[in-house]
Amino acid sequence: MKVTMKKVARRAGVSSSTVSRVVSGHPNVREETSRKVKKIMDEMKYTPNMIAKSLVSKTTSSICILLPKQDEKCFSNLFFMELIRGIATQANLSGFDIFISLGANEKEEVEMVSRLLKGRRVDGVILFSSRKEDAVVDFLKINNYPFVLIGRSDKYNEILSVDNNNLKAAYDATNHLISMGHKRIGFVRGPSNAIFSCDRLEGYRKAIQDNGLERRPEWILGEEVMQDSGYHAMSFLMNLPKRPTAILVVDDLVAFGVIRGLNKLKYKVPDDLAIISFNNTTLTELSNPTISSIDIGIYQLGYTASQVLIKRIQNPSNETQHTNRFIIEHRLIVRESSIPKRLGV
Amino acid sequence: MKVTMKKVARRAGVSSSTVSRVVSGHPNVREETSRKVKKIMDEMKYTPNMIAKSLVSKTTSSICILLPKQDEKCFSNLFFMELIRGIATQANLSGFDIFISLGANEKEEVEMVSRLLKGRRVDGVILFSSRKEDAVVDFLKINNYPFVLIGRSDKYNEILSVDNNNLKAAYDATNHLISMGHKRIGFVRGPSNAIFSCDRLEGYRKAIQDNGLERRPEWILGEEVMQDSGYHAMSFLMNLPKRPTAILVVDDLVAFGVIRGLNKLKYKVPDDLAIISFNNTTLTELSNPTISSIDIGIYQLGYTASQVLIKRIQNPSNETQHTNRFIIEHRLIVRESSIPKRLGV
DNA sequence: CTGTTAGCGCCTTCAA
DNA sequence: TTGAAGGCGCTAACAG
Repeated sequence: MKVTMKKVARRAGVSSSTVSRVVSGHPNVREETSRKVKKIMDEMKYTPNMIAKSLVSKTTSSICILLPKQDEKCFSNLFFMELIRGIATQANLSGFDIFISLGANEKEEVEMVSRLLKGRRVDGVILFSSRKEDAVVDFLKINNYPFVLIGRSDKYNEILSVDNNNLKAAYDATNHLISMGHKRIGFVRGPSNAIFSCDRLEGYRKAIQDNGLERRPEWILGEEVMQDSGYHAMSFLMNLPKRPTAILVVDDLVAFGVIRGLNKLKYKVPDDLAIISFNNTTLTELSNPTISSIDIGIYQLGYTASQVLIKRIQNPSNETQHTNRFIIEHRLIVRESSIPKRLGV
Repeated sequence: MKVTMKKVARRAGVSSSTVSRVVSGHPNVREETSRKVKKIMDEMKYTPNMIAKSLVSKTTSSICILLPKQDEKCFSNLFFMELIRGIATQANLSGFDIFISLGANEKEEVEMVSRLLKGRRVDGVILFSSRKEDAVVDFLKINNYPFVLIGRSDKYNEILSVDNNNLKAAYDATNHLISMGHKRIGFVRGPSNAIFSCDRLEGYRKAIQDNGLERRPEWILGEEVMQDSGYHAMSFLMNLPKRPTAILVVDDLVAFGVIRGLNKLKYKVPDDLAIISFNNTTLTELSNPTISSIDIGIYQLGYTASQVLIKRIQNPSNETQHTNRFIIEHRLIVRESSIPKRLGV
C-alpha cells in the first residue's frame, strides 16, 4: 500500500501541510515537530510521489538528452556514451534525472521533444547539434524552452551552448604536424552539414595558409572514407602524383579505418603518412600504432552542458545575462601515429 | 498559457470528460462530437499533460535503464550504446520513454531505482546484470516491481530475463578454433563475478574437454590483461614453454588490446596466435587483422528486453505464466584473426 | 452518448 | 508555528 503524506500526518498527529513543510525543508516548523515527523516518515518508509509533486510545482527535475539519428557515422558510440556519463554524473549531483531519446529523423525529433516538454515530463533539453538548419533548435528557440546545445548554432548566437574551439583545435593539430616537418597535409572531413566539421576544416586551412604551405583540394576527403574501411579513399590519396605526408582525421574511429586502409595498401603509419585525429576516445590507445588525437574533453562537454542547463532551469530570470557560450579546452595528445620514427620516441 | 482539457472543452461546448474520452479513444463518443473536439484540439494546439495523467493512472509510460558503474571494463561503451538503441527503438514503438541512470556503486543503484520506482516516475527497470549477488535484483524482486534482466540471475531463475546462451557461444567459438586445427587454446576471461563471463569459461572448458584437448590453467588469463594494452599478459602467455596457438577473448575491445600487445612483441595474428572474441562490435571490422567474433545480437538483446518488460507492465496478470527467459541467438562471424594464412581467405 | 462529481498526492495560500 | 481549504490537469464512476 502506498504511503502518502496524509497517512504520515495522521500517524504523527499533525496536518499534512506540516509534513509537506518538513519534506521540503520549510523553515517555519518547530524543531521538535520536524524530528517527530521525520522519524515517522522513516518508520513508514515514506517516499514522496514525484508525479504529484510535479503536477503542483510544474517542474520535473529531469532533463532530456536528444541523441542524433544513428546514421551520423562520424561520431562513434564511444563519443556519446562518454557524453552521457558526463551529463548523468552532473545531473545526479543536482538531483536531476535523465530522459534519453533517439531521433529517427528530424521531424520525429521535434515531435519527441515537443511531447516531452509540453507534456511537462522534462524541464529542458540537451541537444547534440552538429548540423546547420536544425529544426529542433528552431522549435526550442521559438517556444522559449530551456535548452543547451553541445556544439554551436550558426543561426542564433545567443543560445546557451557548450562547445570546443574547433577551429583552434584543428589549427593546433595542423601545426603539430607542421612542426614534425610535414609540408603536404591532407584532411579527412566529417559531414559537410555538421558545424564542427566545417570549423575544423577552417582551422586546418588557416594553419596551412599561415604557414604558407601548399593547399590542394584533392587532399581534402569527405567522410565517405569510411566505406570499405578507407581502402579506396586511401588508395586514391596515396596514388596522387603529389601525395600528402600527413593527414588530420575528423574522428578516431575514422582514423582507424584510414589506418586499416593504409595497412592493406602496405603503407606504414606514421612513416608513409602521419596521422592525427580528434576526440581522443579509448580507441586511440588500442590502435597500432597508437593514434595522436585532440582531446576535446567529451566528459567535460557533457558535464558542463548539464550544469549550465540545470542552472538555467532553476534560475530562468537571468536569461540573457552572463555568458551563454561555454568553451571546453582541448588538448593535443601526441602518440605514435604522428611522431616520425626517425625522431625516436 | 497552458492549454488544458477544460479550455478545449469550453471552446468546443462540451464537458471535459468528453474531451478526455476523445483523447483516450473511448468508444462512447459520437463521431461528430469527436471530430469537432479533435479539430479544436488541433486549433488550440492542445498537448496532454502527461504528469496529470500519470497521477491518476499511476502509470508513466516510461522505463528506466540502469547502466552498471563505469569501471566494468570488460564491456565497452560501444556495447551499451547499441543496447540503448535497441531498447529505445522498441520502447518508442510502444509509446514508452526512457530514463537512464548510471550507478556509481551498488548501494547508490538501489537508492536510485527505489526513488524512481517508488516515486512513480518509471513503471519498470531494465537491468544489465552481469554480477552474482546483485542487490538491485534483490530489491526489485522483493518489492515485486516489473523488471527484466539482460543476462541472467544465478539466484532466482523465475525472473524475467533476456540473455544469450553464453555457454553455447563459447563452445561454438572454441570449436571453430579447433576446426581450424588448433590443439592448444587459451582464454582471456572477463571479471570473475560476472555471470556471462563464467558461462563463457564453462563453454570453453566443455569444448576443450569434449575434444579431448589439453587443458592448462596458465592458458586462462584474467581481465587484467587490459592493463598496458595486454603487453605483459601476452608476453607471459607467449613465453610459456608450451604456449597456446589460439585464444578466445571475452570482448572485442580486450581483443584489441591483445592484438596490440602481440604486435609490440612482434607476433603475428593469426599466424602466431589465432584470436576469436565476443560481441562483434564495430571494432572487429576496423582492426588489422579483422577480428573473428561471436555476434551476440546486442541490439536484439535490448529490443527484446524492452518488449518483454513493457508487455509485463501492461499486463501484470500473467506474472508467472509463459516463458520468462528469452534467449537471443548468437552467430559466429569469421574474419581474418582466426583463419590461418595458409588456408587462404 | 454525455455531464457531473470526486478524487490521484502534493503544495500553497489564508486564517488562526 | 500550525491547520484547513483549494487546486494542479486529468480520469473514472455514476447518473442522466
